[in-house]
Amino acid sequence: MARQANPNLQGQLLDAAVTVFAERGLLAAKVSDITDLAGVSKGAFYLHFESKEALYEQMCRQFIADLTGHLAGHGSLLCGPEALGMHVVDQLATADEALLDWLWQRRVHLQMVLAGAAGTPLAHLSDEFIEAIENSMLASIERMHCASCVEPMLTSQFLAAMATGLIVMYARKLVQSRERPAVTRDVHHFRRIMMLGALLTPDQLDTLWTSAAIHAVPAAAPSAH
Amino acid sequence: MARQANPNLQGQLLDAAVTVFAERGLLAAKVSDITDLAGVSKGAFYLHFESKEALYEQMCRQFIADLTGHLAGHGSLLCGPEALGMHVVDQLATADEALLDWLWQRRVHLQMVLAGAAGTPLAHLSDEFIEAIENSMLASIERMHCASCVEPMLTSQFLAAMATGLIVMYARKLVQSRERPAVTRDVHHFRRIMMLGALLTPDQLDTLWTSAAIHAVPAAAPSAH
DNA sequence: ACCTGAACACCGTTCAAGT
DNA sequence: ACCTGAACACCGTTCAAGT
Repeated sequence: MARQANPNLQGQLLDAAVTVFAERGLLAAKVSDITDLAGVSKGAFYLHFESKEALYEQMCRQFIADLTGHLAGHGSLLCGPEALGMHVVDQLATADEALLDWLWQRRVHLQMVLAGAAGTPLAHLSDEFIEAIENSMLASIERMHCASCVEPMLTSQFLAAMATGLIVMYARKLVQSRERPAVTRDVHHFRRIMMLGALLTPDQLDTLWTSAAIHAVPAAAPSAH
Repeated sequence: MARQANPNLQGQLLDAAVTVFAERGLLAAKVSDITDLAGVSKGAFYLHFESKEALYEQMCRQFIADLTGHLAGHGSLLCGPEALGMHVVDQLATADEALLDWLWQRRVHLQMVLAGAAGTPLAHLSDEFIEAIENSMLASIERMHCASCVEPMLTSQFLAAMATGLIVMYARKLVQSRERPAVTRDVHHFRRIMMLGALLTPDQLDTLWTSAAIHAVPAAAPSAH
């Protein structure tokens, strides 16, 4: 039971907990890791928090709520007056860059929610995190569909999954890298693909790029397996 | 220590283990869950396997090796004679569909590797799984770059991350759904985006789709938060 | 009022004892 | 030769005792 609490110590425990949860996930995080880092006894933990699980849940839900708040303000389609006259694809790119910045600044919390709580009743929290992003993407893309910007054959669900998959791949890299990655170029690439695809020039489609051309090229430097 | 072993029982334990690991991840999986499911005592487990971790590692590495084998044969760019004359984007789409089918048929193992081993020395195994896909994508895209199919501004790393992100998002859905999703349509969507982008018609770019058009549309049905 | 640390329960692992 | 289950260690949680 969380009973009386020295709020100072509670703050130290919160800071210690997010670090330990990020490093190890919920199950492998030891209460003694957290209390050692905060400089108190193991028992003191239970003066401040119901349980290890309850603390993890509280911190993840707060993070997801903060994310939802960010997306409401800087969602994948901009809503403010600065967006007027801005190309929708540029709006998407701007919002993606803002989201990645936001995640970078909170990468310890990001690492915590991605490390996850597999095998516990809180396993769904990582899914909720990803769904928060996907839902924001979905809402924006549905608006674009209604405005007839988007090829009608492409479902909003698919486009939202693609954009979210890219963000999540990127988020995994943010957690691993020590210095802030240069996001701008990749966001620009995403913009180009949304507008024109990934291939060289549309007017050459269906004429050149068959496997005969591909396999005539010597194998690329085998940077992969 | 894995000592002598009734190979029959070993098979039962392997079957039980993948089920329990998929359901709970490495840390939350109890050895007694596995042995109960196989109908033996807890101690018998250690006649067959070094430890719970070692078994998890063995099964994940086998799965990743099988995946690598599949990708070598049906990698994101086809290599066989059937590929001659096939458009490269259709090759990518065909290979993606084959990969998703392969993953669907092994979705218990997929779930096991995604459930993960956070906080243990085996935490990197989920990353290795994703990297196996990313490396295969990267190799194919580099070949396409060498054949000058791809817009040169778009790096292979970015395109591989995008394709992999989509596959991983899809893999998460495979694990959750009970009946095999219809993959073909989504693969077709991916194909269209690679070739022409996601927007309605390239010749309307930079003229219509500013936020003024978007925000004039009544808010879409709020299927998201 | 707040904190400590011994004690308890749970589960991974070991091993002496069964068949 | 193979399996069992009691015993041990580790860690989440509790609580009687300190200050």
